[in-house]
Amino acid sequence: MELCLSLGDVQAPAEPFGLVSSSSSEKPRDDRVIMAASKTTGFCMSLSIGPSCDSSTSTSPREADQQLDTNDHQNDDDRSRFSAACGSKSDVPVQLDLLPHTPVAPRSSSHGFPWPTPSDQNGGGGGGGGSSENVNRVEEVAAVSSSPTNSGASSFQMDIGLYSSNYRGSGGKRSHSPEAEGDEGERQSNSRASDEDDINGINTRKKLRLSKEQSAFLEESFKEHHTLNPKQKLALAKQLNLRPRQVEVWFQNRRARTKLKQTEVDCEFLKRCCETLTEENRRLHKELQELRALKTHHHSNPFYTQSPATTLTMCPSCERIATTNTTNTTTTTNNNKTTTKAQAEADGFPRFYPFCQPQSHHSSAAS
DNA sequence: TACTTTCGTCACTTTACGTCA
DNA sequence: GATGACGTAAAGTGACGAAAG
Repeated sequence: MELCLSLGDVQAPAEPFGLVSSSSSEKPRDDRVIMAASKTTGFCMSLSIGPSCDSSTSTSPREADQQLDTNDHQNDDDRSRFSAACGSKSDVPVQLDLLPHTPVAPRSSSHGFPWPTPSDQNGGGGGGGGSSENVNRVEEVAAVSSSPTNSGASSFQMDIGLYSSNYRGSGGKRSHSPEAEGDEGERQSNSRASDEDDINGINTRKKLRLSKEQSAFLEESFKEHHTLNPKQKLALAKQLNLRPRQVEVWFQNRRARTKLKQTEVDCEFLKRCCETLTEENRRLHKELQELRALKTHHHSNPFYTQSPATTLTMCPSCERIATTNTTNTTTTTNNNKTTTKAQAEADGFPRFYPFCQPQSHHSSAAS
């Protein structure tokens, strides 16, 4: 979708007011909004919401897996292989910027991710997860073991208050997910994740609330990657003592929340744009009325020298107002270019606005 | 090349839990 | 303290597209 609005006395072919949203097949991870105000008295802005640059740098899960396979020469553990596959990436999400345009600096991760983060690579990392506070009713505290060979992973030692006392696991089934089977193998250490939900023949679905630590860790990893490849998912799940399916669902819901917030921001922004344009439109209409009144006044003046009949014409695209006579061969004043109606029609413009440059906004408006 | 299967993601929905009046 | 309304997070479900065979 592309929305182009141009209003006012724009001298140069300004950046169109363009809203370019991605199709469903191109899911933007970061949206950008750039608004530029025209230097002229008119109103011109550009809004661009579209796929961001990081799509080219992100690696699909399959690609990552392929990378892993090719790198898997040694008998390394999953984590080191995982790091090898993901280490060079740095697709830090770019947040939406509204006016004033302030670039968002990439965050450095203070958590030790299962994969190297930019900050980790710079000698950062370590740090997080010291608190053992649990928001849930703690029945079982699992000290997450991590690989001693991975400083990043071992830096996040977390006591996880896992489950409410009456938790009996998820009763849901997932038919098509690869994790549906894989989860079974992952549930070994997750007592709460066992399928004990069928108690007395009643299939209850008790909901697990993630602890603050788990949520914070997932949040930090979400800042690094909005999507996870299977290795990342497994590593995260292992680290947080969750099922991979839970990690997957969390990221899924997190992406949905991000999108929802982004939509709200976009909506608010467009609302303000609409208000501004409405106000500008009102102003121009008033100006037009004044011009018409002036013209009427001249006609009623006995000393007014009769000239060929003139009409006020306003281009619906750029809303320029021009006084033209009724003959076909009207000259324009733009760039010393003479445009005729026939020529304009030949260019494919539905209407002839001699004071406008067809190449600028008319072509985009026609599309 | 057309078809099927597998897999990941999304949109939408349901459900359980926490909070508050 | 019990209760219902409400918001939110976790999870279920079906559809879709991409990739591989």
